[in-house]
Amino acid sequence: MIENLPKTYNPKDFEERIYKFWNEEKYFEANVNKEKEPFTIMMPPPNVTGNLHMGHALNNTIQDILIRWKRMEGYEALWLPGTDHASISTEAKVVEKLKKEGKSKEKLGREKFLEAAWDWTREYGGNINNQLRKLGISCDWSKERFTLDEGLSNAVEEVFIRLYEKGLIYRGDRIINWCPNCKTAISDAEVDHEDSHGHFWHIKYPIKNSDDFIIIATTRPETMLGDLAIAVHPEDERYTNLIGKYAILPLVNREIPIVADEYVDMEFGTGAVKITPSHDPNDFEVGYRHNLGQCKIMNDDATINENGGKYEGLDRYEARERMVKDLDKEGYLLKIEEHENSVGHCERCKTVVEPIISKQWFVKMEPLAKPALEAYRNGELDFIPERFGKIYSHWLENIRDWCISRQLWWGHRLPVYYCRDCNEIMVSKEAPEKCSKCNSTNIYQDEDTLDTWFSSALWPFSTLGWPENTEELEYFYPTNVLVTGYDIIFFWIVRMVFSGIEQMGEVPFEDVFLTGLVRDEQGRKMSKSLGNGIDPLDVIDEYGADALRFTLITGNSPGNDMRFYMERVEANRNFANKLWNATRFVLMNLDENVISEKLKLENLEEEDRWILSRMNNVTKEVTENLSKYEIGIAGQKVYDFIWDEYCDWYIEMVKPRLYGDDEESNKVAQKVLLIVLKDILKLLHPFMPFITEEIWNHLPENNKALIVSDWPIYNEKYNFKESEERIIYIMKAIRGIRNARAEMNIAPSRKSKIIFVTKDEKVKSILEYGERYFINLAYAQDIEIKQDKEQIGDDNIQVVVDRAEIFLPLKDLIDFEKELERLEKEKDKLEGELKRVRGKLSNKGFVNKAPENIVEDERQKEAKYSDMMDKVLERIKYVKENM
RNA sequence: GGGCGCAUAGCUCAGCUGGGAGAGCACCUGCCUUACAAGCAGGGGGUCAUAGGUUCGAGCCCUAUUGCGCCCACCA
Repeated sequence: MIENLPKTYNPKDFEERIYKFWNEEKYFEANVNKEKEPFTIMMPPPNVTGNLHMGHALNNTIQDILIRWKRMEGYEALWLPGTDHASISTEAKVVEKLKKEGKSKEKLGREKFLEAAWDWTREYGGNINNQLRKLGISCDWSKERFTLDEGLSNAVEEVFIRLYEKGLIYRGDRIINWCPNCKTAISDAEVDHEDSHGHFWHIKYPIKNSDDFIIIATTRPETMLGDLAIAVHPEDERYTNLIGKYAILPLVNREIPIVADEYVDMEFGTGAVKITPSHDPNDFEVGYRHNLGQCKIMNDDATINENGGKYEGLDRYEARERMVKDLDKEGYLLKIEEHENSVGHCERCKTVVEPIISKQWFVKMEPLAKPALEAYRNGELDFIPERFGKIYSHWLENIRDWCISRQLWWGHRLPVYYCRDCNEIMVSKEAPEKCSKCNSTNIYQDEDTLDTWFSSALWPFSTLGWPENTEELEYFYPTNVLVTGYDIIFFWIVRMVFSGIEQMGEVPFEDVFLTGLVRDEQGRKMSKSLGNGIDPLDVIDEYGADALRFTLITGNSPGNDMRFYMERVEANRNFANKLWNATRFVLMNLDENVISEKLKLENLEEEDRWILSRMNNVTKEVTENLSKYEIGIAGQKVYDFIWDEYCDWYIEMVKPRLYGDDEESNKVAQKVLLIVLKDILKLLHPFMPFITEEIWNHLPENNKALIVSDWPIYNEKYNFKESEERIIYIMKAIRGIRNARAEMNIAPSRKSKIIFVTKDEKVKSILEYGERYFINLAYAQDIEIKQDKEQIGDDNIQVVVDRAEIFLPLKDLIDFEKELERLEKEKDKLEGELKRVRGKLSNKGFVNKAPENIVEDERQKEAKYSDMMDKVLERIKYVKENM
């Protein structure tokens, strides 16, 4: 007897130790190995100064399941971790910290500021990786990368230069989204639009040299300071006579032309639009077409600048208020309407962004988007679930150029240099000594840094050593699957795809698996400001990482949001405890000498064949589910198999053999218990790595760690269909007996004889074989099988099963009222089934058109149910007569 | 304005290619049976949102409707 597991499952006793063991043995490491096929996942790098939240826990669990499974299947499985410098977010945190110390970014200067940022990164960096370790994730820490480390920075510069030289990166004055709080440009993807109640101000612009006027309607009256024209639709008859004339801009008294442009919607507002080229993307286009020039009226902090005349210095909203008042006073304001419109907010700080003209760097998207779109359309790239492919392609079809320069310091500085003398632009990794055009040495570098997503876009190949043509890159790229939240399709996935295709000539991953959001019990997004976030570390601390992992991946499907319930964690902890105790049972009944013996198939008993057959089929199904990314279904199947079939049935069935005198039978049972347990541990390992490894290490003769053991494979040899049928029949009979006894309130201690009546030879043989099960699992003293029920007395409890009747002679305990109640219920059930089956069979369409095997099944059911019905009715009649 | 998702037991959700409605939790009954009370055995509970349609057959496919949620979009 071997037994050295503690009585209760306590994850704290071993999770840390197991993780250390894996790590020290270098099981997580993957290296170029030509004998094996690679399987690669690049971990979405969390923000370097971030903390682990449920979203990380979810998608890292999924990645870990896939990587562990593939590793066991024999792939060279690389899961590469790392962190992202998160420029805008980290910079904001550092600025805030400095502010508390009474310092400011500007006063400190670039160099000192970056020192502070690195200090901050070193202090909090790493945090999240230690937290991830607690989850048990098996990524290759030796290959960890940081988006700002040397290699990746080199890749960033390389890509920038290549794109620039190809003409795909350009510098220009465009309308960008300006965040007045972060004081930087941000990309379209970084703007959140929210509907808000606003106003629609109708303002009268007088026509020059005339008493006439034209009315415009605007939602942002303060921008009229920058108006350079009024546009009307060329076919709008109301205004044709005004085209070419000039209007006088109220408050400012600037003369502005009235132009015709098809952009204007005649139906909307007054049909006349004020054109502010420097503060609206559409107006910018109109201005360009009509050569209007520019008039920028705001500073970086969204106060009005010197072009705003007397409003200079006012905040944009103060200016708005003042101007509306002034317009009203001077009789220009005609009416104010309520108006719903959507307003852009900075994704990070929630400040209302200001569309504003600015000189920035852009990536020209159209040539890059095309192949990215093509890759999806021709199936090189798949989304799970599929529907996200549509979102992906829709975005690419309507893509606009990507603003990549940021007025921040924390990040990759643009490899761009300017000549002060001739304004020549030079793009190179090293600072040029002199201007390539005029030979001047008066050269300076661009102050801006790149959008964080510019570097993360390169993640799948920059992490493998690109632009060097490394062995790793050759072997591990392209990767197999990307696992991340659906909320970063635009930020990241799209950009990785086109970067991969452009630089590597291949899509960076075959599949994109998108997870939903983890919400709280009330379905709210977990967030810091709401304070409703559940810390994964707290959950691990209380219930263990395995329970948390299992909770996150079961009971939901890919791409759908899920609610997080502690009750479910507890349930899964209980499941772990169940497995733990099942192992204890196996070990305490295991003799040393059984371990080395080979399993002889000819010595197997019915339940052995049944459980081996089931194990075999579950293996097949789980593997299939995993290969289709049906991770939750796979997990559920392993759970059900362990709890329902292995624990509740097999272990119970086998007990008499373990305690009995038949030594050979005992040994076989021990052996099968162990074999199935081992396979169970393997199948469950990707889902619950800690407990399975811990148990595995307590099993005898396991010289290889579970994490690197072989994934079980389906084997036709272990398919025992007939045994499965026989055992299932016995289970049904046992359930019938238990049910009847429970409903009749018969105490478990009260055993009885069980009499089966059947004329079916096959059933008879099953029942004879099943005697010990009935004794052990159905409270039988002994069993008897008869052909004819006339031979037995009448005062029995009767149970009807397929092709047999079961009688429990418990004369003194029979309560006819209750018996009748139970029988009536049985009758109702059968009636329902019969009605359904007969309905189908009497339908000519069904009989003629449905597949033959389906029809045959229904026929057999009809025979079975009507036979059972006869017996129940007979019994009801008898009970009624004897009440 | 366009697109997408969801609606199944009291709650939270599974349900793969259309062929007898499932799980966990909660609830009720009986059990401390020497692996496990973090457990065992049994039970109640669903017109699968509504209305049509396709089909021999629909929770699943099609159309429309209602409710909730999300994403995208330059109508000033």
